[in-house]
Amino acid sequence: MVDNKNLNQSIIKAFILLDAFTNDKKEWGVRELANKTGYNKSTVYRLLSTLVSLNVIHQNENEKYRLGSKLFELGNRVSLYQSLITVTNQPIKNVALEIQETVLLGALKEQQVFYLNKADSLQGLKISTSIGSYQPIHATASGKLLLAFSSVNTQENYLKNNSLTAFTQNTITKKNELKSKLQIIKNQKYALDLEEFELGLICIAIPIFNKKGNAIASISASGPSSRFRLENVQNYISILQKGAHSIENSLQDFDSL
Amino acid sequence: MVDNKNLNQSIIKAFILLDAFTNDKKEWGVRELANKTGYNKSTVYRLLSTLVSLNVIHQNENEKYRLGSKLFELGNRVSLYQSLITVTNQPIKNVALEIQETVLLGALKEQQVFYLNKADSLQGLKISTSIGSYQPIHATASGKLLLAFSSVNTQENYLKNNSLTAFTQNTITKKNELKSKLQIIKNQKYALDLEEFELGLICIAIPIFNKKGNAIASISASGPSSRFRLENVQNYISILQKGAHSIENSLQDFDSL
DNA sequence: CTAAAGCGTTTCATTTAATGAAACGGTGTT
DNA sequence: AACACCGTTTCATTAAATGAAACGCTTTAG
Repeated sequence: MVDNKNLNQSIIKAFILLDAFTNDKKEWGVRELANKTGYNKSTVYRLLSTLVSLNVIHQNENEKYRLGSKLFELGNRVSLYQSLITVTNQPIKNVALEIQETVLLGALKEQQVFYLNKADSLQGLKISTSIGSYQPIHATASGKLLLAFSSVNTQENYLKNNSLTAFTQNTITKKNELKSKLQIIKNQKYALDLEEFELGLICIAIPIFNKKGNAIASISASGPSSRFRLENVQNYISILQKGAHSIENSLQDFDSL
Repeated sequence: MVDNKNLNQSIIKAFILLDAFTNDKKEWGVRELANKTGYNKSTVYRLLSTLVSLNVIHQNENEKYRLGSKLFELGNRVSLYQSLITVTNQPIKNVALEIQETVLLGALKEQQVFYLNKADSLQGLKISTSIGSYQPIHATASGKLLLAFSSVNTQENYLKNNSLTAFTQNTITKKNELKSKLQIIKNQKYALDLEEFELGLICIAIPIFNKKGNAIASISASGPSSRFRLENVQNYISILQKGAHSIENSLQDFDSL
């Protein structure tokens, strides 16, 4: 790895700017972005102008900036996920229809859960987790599940290098508690998130195995606690499992992500 | 628009590098990329290192570089297209199954055709046009179709500012010829590309209308001329039209793209 | 109707960072 | 054992990014 001092500062700044454009805040002005990032407004303006000239960012009629088609184009070229997305589109959609909640496909990536694909429920109340986003391992069903099915090395490495931040009063914050929870999850072959990341949000995750028997991804259903009944867990799981098997049958040679 | 001299050169170089990662060439080495772009290999190395540190590019075990998850993440945040893609996934897939050729969803963007979504045929011989890519208006079925259904202003603006480059011996290169062709296309409500962009490649496109009656997108089928029979045009069109109607029914309030 | 405050944009002297040639250390090949 | 090729690092030179202030414009306030 190259020394930190040798990294190109303009590029880093450009991507920090791009990261400010989220689903919750899609549009930014120059001064606004300068305040948010701490960069000089001239710098922000020039960086944005450059990105506009490359179609990485578009400028609205109201002068506000938003993400542009070049990112869409490049995002669609990221080959690692293409086949996995194609293969999972239909199965997770079917699960979402049957389960009537948002369905997400997750994978471990850099000590976090990375969401690869999503099928929205048709319900009015939807969760906002978006494709391509990350969430903490210890506070999510997908995260705990995937960690539970990881190697002992991966687990210990994770526990050593991460502090378990509390997001709600239900978040697991003690490493010993998480460790024994992982054992339970592996035995019961599913994981729950009972408002551990966000109050009012419940989630169930089960593993997707490749032919070598490794859990390479998770399929999960998320919905508001108001709709969730603990006695229906087995029902949710059996629907998710239909989806998981359908995906597993289509999978060819994914070892990991 | 900002003066060209004020654009950030590092960012431009970074995106020129990223653009080298195509579906046909997904992996690059440092020297290889340096040769391709004309940049010094030290520069390429440092740019790549920066992009790796940002997860914009990943490095394989064999030291080769490829596009990374940050682009996937950002690409999925480009909001302009999200709902249109969700709405069209299933219809174009159905069309692809029935028509047995690659189906593309196109829209006009900056005097070019921009492909928003794609459903592959199951045939061995597939076309390589990818989501997010651009093609010239005058040499494609989708381009000619969308231009034909554009306003007179848009048409004349296009004809004024673009020269009609020949890609094959069949490409329309005379502006008067294109102009009269547009009239025909608008009347018959479909457009053909008979090896006008790439030899051996045939394409049929029909419009998708919004509720205001504007053609906001095209749906097209592309395949090798060896499989294509002119007498089947009406059959292709009726299958495409089923897909178009299905999309039109799902569309809510897209005026343009 | 004018003043003030907001915005994106441009300017220009100053500073900081990107640059390229060459060397380095590793791997695989002849 | 010699060579060729790779990604990587070094360091003096050069070129480009930077920030404060001013600009022109639009929107809001008095």
